[in-house]
This record gives sequence, C-alpha cells and structure tokens, in this order.
Amino acid sequence: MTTPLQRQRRKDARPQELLDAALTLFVEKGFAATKAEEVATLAGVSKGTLYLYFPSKEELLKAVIRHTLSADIAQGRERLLAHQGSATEALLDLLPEWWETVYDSPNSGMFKLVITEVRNFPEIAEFYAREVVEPGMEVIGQLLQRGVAQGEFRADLDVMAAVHSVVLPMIMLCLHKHSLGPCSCIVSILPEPRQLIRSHMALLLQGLQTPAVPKTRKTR
Amino acid sequence: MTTPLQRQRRKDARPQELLDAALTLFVEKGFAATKAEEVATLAGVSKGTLYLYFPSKEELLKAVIRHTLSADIAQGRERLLAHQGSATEALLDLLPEWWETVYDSPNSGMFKLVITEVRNFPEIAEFYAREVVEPGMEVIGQLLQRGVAQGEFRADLDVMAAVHSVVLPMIMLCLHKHSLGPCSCIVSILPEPRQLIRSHMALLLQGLQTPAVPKTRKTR
Amino acid sequence: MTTPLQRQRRKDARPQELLDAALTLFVEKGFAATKAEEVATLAGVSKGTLYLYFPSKEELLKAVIRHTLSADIAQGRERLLAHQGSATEALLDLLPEWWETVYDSPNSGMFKLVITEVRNFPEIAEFYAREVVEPGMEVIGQLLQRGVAQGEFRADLDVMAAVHSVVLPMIMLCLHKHSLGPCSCIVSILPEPRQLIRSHMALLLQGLQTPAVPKTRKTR
Amino acid sequence: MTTPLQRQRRKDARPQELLDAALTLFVEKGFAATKAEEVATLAGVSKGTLYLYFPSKEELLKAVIRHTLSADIAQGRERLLAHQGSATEALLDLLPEWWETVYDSPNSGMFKLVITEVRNFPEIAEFYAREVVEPGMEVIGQLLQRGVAQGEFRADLDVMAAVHSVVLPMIMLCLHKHSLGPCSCIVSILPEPRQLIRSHMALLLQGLQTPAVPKTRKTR
DNA sequence: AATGAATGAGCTTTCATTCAT
DNA sequence: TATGAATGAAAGCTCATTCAT
Repeated sequence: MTTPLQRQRRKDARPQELLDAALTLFVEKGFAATKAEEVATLAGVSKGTLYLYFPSKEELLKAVIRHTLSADIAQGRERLLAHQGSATEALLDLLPEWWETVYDSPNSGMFKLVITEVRNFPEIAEFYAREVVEPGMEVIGQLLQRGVAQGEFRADLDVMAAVHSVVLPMIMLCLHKHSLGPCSCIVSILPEPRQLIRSHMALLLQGLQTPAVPKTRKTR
Repeated sequence: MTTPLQRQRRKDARPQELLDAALTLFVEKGFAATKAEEVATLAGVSKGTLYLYFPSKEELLKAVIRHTLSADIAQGRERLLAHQGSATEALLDLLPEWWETVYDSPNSGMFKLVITEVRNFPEIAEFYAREVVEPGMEVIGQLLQRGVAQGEFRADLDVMAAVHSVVLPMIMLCLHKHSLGPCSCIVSILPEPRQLIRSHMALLLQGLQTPAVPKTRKTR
Repeated sequence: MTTPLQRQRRKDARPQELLDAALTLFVEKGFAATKAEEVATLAGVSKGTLYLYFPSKEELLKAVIRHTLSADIAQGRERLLAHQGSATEALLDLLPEWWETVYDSPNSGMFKLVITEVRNFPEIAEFYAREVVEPGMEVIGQLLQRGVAQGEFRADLDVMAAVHSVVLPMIMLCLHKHSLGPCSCIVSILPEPRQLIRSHMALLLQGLQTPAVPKTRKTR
Repeated sequence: MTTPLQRQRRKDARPQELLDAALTLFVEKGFAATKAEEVATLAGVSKGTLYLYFPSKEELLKAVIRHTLSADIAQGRERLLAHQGSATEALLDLLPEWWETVYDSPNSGMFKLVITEVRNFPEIAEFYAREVVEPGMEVIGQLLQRGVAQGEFRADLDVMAAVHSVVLPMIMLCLHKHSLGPCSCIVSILPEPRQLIRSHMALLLQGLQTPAVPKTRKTR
C-alpha cells in the first residue's frame, strides 16, 4: 500500500491537517455547533484518529488557538519594527499590506473564534492578550509614537486611543469575512475590504475636516 | 372563564422575560452552547414553560433577533435625522451619545450574536441587513453628506468608506463588551470605551497628521 | 349567564361527553398516542375539567371500556333469545340486523380498542371476556343449538367452532371500520360490509359446494 | 482500513435484529407505547446503536412494516397458485397449512400492527393494500373461481364475498394471538386456532344446513 | 366548577468518546 | 496506526398532572 515513508510523512502532517480543519469549522460554526466527526472528515481521517492526536474536542480547540495565534503575528511585526521610512508611509502601505496577508489567510478567522469562545473558555483570553493584543498594540503604538517624534503626527496625539482607531476596523473586517461576508444579501452593501482599509488609513491621516487653507481664507 | 388578572399579567410578561434571558445567554455563551433549560431558569420558569411560548430553541433565537433588532435602532435614528446643527457637532456629540445608550443596553449583545450565528442561521443575515445595516449606514451616510454639503467636510470625501471608519470601531467595542470585556486580564489593556469613541471621532475629524502650518498664523 | 339548571344539566352530561370523546380518540389513535387535552377539547371542555371527572388518563380508559362494553351487548341479546322463529331466519335476518346497529354505533370501535390495548392493560381482558365474549358466544351458541335441535342444521355440527365462523367476520369488519376503512386506497377493494355479512351468513348456511344432485329430485 | 470480519458480521445482522425486536414490541404494546430504548435492549444493543441504523423511531416502524409485509406473503402464494388438485382440497389442506405457518411466525403480528397503526400512519395503508390485500385476495379468489369452473363450487357463488368469508377468520385469529391470546382468562374460552380454521373451512364448504335428503340416494 | 399556566418526569435523539479489531 | 461500531450522558422536547385563580 503506502510505503513506510509515505506513512511517516502523513502521520507527521496529521496534527496540522486536523488543526486546519478544526480552525475552519470552529470559525464557521462555532465550537459547540461543530461535531468532532466533522473535523475528522474534513481532515480526511476518521473520528477515532482525531482522538489519537488530541485527547478531547476541547483540547483540540485550545491547540487550534495556541497554534494559530502564536504563528502569525510575529511575522509582520518584524517588518514594521524594522521599517525606517516615514510613519505615514508605514500606515498607508506597510500596515495595510500586512493586514491583507492576515485577512487573506485562514488565520483571520481567529478573531471570530476568540470573540465567540472567550466567554466559554476564559483561558483563551490570557493567551490572546499575551500573543496578540499586547504585541499588536505595542508595534502600532511605536509606529504612531515615531510619527509624533518625527513631527509627522500631531504632538497632542492620544497614542493609545489612536491605536484603536487604526486597529479596530481591521479586526472588524476580519470578523465580517467569516460572518456576514459569505451572506450574499450583505455583500452588496459593503465595499471591498482592502480598499476600505486604505481609505480608512488615509482618512485617519488627514481627517474629515476641510483642510485649513492658509493665507487668504475665512476658515470656519 | 375570565382569566384572573394576576395570571394574565404574568402570562403577558413571560415572552419578554424569556427573550431577555435568551438574549443574555445566547450572547454570552452562543446559541449551541446554551441549554434551553438555562434560559428558562434565568427567566425564572421551568423548562416546560419555555416551550409554552416558543415552539423550539431555534424559534426562540429568531424571536430574540427579530425582537431586539427591530426595537432599538430606530430611536436614535430619529434624533440624528432631525438634528439641525453642524455635522461636526453631530459626530462629536450626538452620535457618541446614541451609541452609548446602545452600548449600555443588553441590545449591544446583538452584534456579537449576529456575528456568531449568521453562518449557522443565514436568515439572520437578511434581517440584520434590512433592520440594522441599511438604516444605520443610511443615517450616518446622510450625516457625512450633509457635512460635505455644508463645507464642513472635505469635498473629495468617499462617504461610503468614511461611514465604515465611523461605525466599525463602535461595533467592535460592543463586541468586546460581550467577549473579552469580562476577562479581567484584558480589561487593563483597553481604554474606557466611551472615551475611546470620543477620541476616535475627534481623530477622524482632524486627522493624525500635523496640521499644515502656513507661514503667518496661529492655527488652532 | 347560565341558569343553575342548565349548569346542572351540563354537569350531569359531562362524564358521558368525555367518555364519548375518549372512545372516539382512543379508538382512532390508540390510548398512548391520544393526549388528554385532545379528549378534553373534543368534549368541549378544558384540560383541567377532565381531571375533575376522572383521576387519570388510565382511569378514563377503563371507564370508557366499562361503560361502553356493559351498555351495548345486552340489548340485542334479548331479542335473539326471545326470537321464536327458525334459526335459519335468525341467522339471516336478526343477527345481521343486530350487528348492523353495533357496526353503525361508535361502540363498534370497542373491538379495536380491546384488541389494541389488552396487552398493556390486562384488566381489560377479564372484563371483555365476562361482558362480551361469554354472553355473545352463549347467545349465538344457543341459536345454533336450537337450529340443530329443530333439525334445521346438521346434527354433527361443532357448535363452538361454528359460533366463531359466524362471529369472527363480524368483528373483523368492525375492526376494519376503524382502521383501514377510512383509508381511501383500501375502500375500493372491499365490498360493502352489510352486504358482506349477509353473504357470509348465506354462505355459511348453504356451503360452498355444489349441492349433491342425486338422480331423481329437484333439490333445494 | 479493512473491516474485521466479526464486526462486519454483527453489523450486517444488526438491522434485522432491530427489526425483529421492533416487530415484537410494536405488536405487543403498540408503536406509541414502545420506547426506543426497549427495542434496543431487546435487540441486545444500546439506545444509541438503534439510531445508527434507523434515523428515527417512526422510520423504524415503516421499515418493520415494509420488511415484514414484503417478505412473507409471496411464499405460500406460489404453492396455492401452483396447486393442481381440487379446489376443495386446496381449501381444506393447503390454505390452512399456509395460514398456520403465518400464524406461527412473528409476522402474524403484522395484522395487529397494521390495524393498530394505519390511522396514525396512513402510508401504511397503501403498502398493506398493495403487498397483502390485493395479492392475498387475488390468490384466494382464483382458487374459488377454479372451484366454480371445475364444478366443485356452486355456480352462483359471489366469489368476492366468499373470499372474505374464507379470509377474515384467519386474520382475526392472528389478531387474537397477539391481543387476547396471551390473557389466561380468555384462553379457556377459545378453541385451538388451528382446529378452528379447519372446522371453519369444512363448514364453509358444506354449510350449516342439514343436507337436503332426497329419497333414493347415497349422497356423500 | 372550570380554567389554563405551570411543572417536571420521561421520552426521543444527538454526539463526544471508547475500544475491539 | 487507523477505523468505525458501540456506548451512554446529556440535550431538546412532550405531555400527564397540578393548582392558583
């Protein structure tokens, strides 16, 4: 049948395949509404096999969260921290680019999963805070801070609050992707998410108000 | 033959009591993870009584959504539409005020509920689109449009996109209230939501960038 | 509202109305599949009222059986016993007539009810044996016996067995009335029951076989 | 990957075991009064296993009926149709023999089950008509017809009606077997069913009436 | 007497988990 | 290792029965 090597390789891949399947289904339907067998089937194995790799459905959930959260954040973080150009540029280009890779990956579902399940599994909260919220806020915070330091951004900026102004819509769009997104009746109402984030960043930078027009003017 | 008054009064109140209990629990734990009996108990009745008023747990969910969504949106809408002052003022005061009443009420949980359950109950999507998304976007859209028309907001504003910049953080904070909010380990990281929304509005108005400083003046 | 007299009259009628409703529904759907409330509704009263007259659903069943069985058998019995004509005549006319009144009345359902429920309520058996089987067999047995005694029927008749030949089809048609009878797809196959019983009696009397035709005679 | 043999064998046998158990209990207690778990237990499995093979209790009932009805009728039919001897002989020997095998098998319970449940599950009627009533009546009808054609039976015979005279007592005894039969208090009253059917056939053939006795003869 | 809201034991059904193969 | 038949605890739902009015 299969050579020992193939078997070995499949065996090694199993846990990840199961985690992927679990992430997909937990995000789509929620933890409680997902059957263990569905996860197994989506991963191409049988019910019993799932339990060879994870002792229970709940442990599977935790593994999914641990695994997915740890993986993905760090990667873009480096680039943002390393970035040497203007903060404006980082906000308009680098950050949306990074976000797009998150948005496009299945990991975007983690936001929905966390929001959905923290109340039932409070351990998730701590993990999420440590792995996502803190590092995420820190890196954006530093970016904004640098903008202030470099004179690009207004000196009186409330950096903490601004971080949320930057970040919350990005998360919200990830949530939509896995909730209302797939519902045809809503799709038509919402703009394309990539475009939306770029617009949002631009707007954040320049503000809604009609720009002050120096020299000759009667600005409000 | 004549129904006693006290009984009648209790009977009349039951559906609402059950809906309230269901909203609370469905939001907290999700639909699938909430047991019918828990809802009944929280409403102060027994399992069987729940089924006197709603034919199934699923119908209860739909009733919760129908009931809660329909109720709450309209109220602030009127005030926003009626508002005659400057758009800036509406954005800085009226809108945050309105949002605060939503945020404080249990109805704020609807956002979590919808996000969590649309994939499992697609009928929700249509209802949410019709009752919340469309009217909500329309009223904010008109507000921004008026700002543009009155020369308060920049003429080249992408109104559609700006609506999302305004709205998404407000929704996101409602989600937090019912997900990470109650987790002590996170609370410390996040600013007070009311303050956050007001900061967000201010930032959206003025932008991050250091105001262009023309030669002669002392701009704001 | 209602005068005391009317009330009194209704009150007196209640038990019978409930028994009638119960008979109808127990026969149609079986005891276990009939809900107490259905009986009450059909009798035009509310659930609670049923329990004012009968202490439990099971007691209601027993009352139905006691009441219905006792009532109906005796009546025709008298006439058969009193009959002074030929046994042949009794078999061809009197018996079918009697049976027709049973078949037409709701009491015909008792046969189905007994057959359906004896296994679950063995007390029924004794009652049925005493009230229906024994007197019924006795009266038909006497009829046949008289036929033999009077030289109408063959002398070597096994009366016990013949009673069953006479009676079983009559009961069977009562069963059909309440089971397959109402199913349109079967109706077409079955002959009209009254006609059938009369044919059956005639056949029983004369037999299937071509009468032996000895040379000289004009038999029958 | 390969299913072990012993397991496979058990799995193959399960549905039949469950159907057998269900037939027994549904006949004895009726569908509504039989608990799913009782069926499982009688079949030697647990509650859950039942639902591995049948999606619901109601589907189990339908399967029982489909399965049992289809199976059993045909078998004797062939022999009756193939029979080349006299119709009289067929009626006295072949038919009672066939009936006895039905009577002795658990399938005899089907008559009770059909009578008991058609009103609640009208689909049963059509199936019963097609699988039992029609073929059964046809084969007996042909038998009688042949008797007429061969000069054994009276030429003016109403064949349709006669079929019922033949058949109804046979069915009725099957019903008794599963209703009053097991009640000791009745048993004493009723003759042995096999004997009864043979007596019935003999009586049907020859009739109750004293044979006409012409003057000179050796009439049988 | 009559009502019908309320109850909770009990039944149907599901599904996480086990384990013989 | 992998399977999937089997289990039984637990969830959804029903309905006989009670009881305040």
